[in-house]
Amino acid sequence: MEKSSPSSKRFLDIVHDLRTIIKEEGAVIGDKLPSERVLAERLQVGRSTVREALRSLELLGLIETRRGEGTFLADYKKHQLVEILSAFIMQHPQSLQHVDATRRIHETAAIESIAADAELRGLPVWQGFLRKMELGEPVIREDVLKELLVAAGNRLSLKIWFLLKQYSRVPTQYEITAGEQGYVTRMLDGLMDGSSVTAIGHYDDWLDLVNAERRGEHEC
Amino acid sequence: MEKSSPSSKRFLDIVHDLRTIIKEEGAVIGDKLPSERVLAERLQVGRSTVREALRSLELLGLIETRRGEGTFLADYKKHQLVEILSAFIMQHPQSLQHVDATRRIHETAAIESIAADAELRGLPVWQGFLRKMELGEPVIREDVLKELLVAAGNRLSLKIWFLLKQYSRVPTQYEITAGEQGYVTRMLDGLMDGSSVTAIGHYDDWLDLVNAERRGEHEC
DNA sequence: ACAGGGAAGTGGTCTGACCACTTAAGCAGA
DNA sequence: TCTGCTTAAGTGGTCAGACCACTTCCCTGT
Repeated sequence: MEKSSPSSKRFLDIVHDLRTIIKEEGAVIGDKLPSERVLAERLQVGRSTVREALRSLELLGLIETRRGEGTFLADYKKHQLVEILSAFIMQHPQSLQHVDATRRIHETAAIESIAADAELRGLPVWQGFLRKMELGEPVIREDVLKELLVAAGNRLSLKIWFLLKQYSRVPTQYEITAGEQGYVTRMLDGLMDGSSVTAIGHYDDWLDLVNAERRGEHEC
Repeated sequence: MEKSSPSSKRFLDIVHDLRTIIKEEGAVIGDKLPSERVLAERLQVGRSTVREALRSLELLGLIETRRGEGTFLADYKKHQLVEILSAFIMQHPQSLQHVDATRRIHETAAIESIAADAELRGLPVWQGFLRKMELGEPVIREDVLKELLVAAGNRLSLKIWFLLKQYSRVPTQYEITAGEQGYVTRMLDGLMDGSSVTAIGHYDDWLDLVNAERRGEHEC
């Protein structure tokens, strides 16, 4: 039971060893790392094992490899990028509430951004949603929100939103109910009028209503 | 220029192919994936290449491998998490501007959140900043912003902010200059008064000034 | 002095061979 | 028949060696 080699995954040890080597040598971003063959000999493992570790680090953006030249230390920041979020989400149960809150932050910012821009608030898509609802055609909550994020034009914000959406407990994948239509309509009207305060106010009311629906159905 | 094989990294293609296979087979979390040898034959590559891709996915938490048993699909959400952000940032040069914009979204949301909460806006830290500036002591821009995010209480937003801050070109790691003090002071005053509009207005002015400083120094 | 070519070094890939481990089928004994 | 053990097959883990493609740089011949 008491294995002397706790990590059954050698390549994970290599990843760790590589980080140690990087630190010991005081390698800076852009510096060249020892070649795969040298690393294999120094760490007393096969070259393929070293490569598995290096490929992992490469996918994380920690290192950069150039055929014929060597392996180089890449922008270290990319690592945190991965680690921070993946370590955070799905960890603390309380964090789900932060996920929802952060998601609303991005949605609100998108509304604000659109309302402030005459060109964006004149987009035909808003009228399209209004007409659809008037005709009684089904409109998915998420579609409206997504169009807001898309129209706002901040692609990073959009990607973060997509990410958060997956973890969110807010049931935005369903249709807009009759009871919500008033809020959504007034939100879009405010948006097209350039009144961000009005739009955001109704957006808040709408989301609160959707959240109330969720809590009402939480037993099934 | 227009190489027909843009990816000089075969193992990255494998990573993509693996995702395709996973989707095609409709594999669910916990399902067993084909063995490395089978994958190698199906994808027409060597087993070591398959392994490099699998090791990367494992480090990302996408898959889980058990010696003697096989490879299993782990929590799928973790993947996107990684991919989205790491693929995005530092890719398109235009994205830096989105990084700054997104950062401001989170800072603004924090201000709004604090101003709306009597307890938060009464925190002694705001008075502390004001006094420091009055006494002529140096105050780092980032410290003020960080306290805003911390006080707002959304830990996810805070982590995202930390992340974005590293990529941001806005020089917030420096001291608040004499010219900025007026904006910061009025921002904090507005914050403590619960007037989010006032606070955000001065925050915007402040950041615009900081950005102007950056642009002014862009040649050196 | 210059330009060309080749050697050395590097990452990229494949092959085949073991090892350690898990599982399950099959066999022997009760 | 049922139980228990042995054994074989399958899997991931690792290694060694061999090529290939590419980059760099030095050396040679003109």
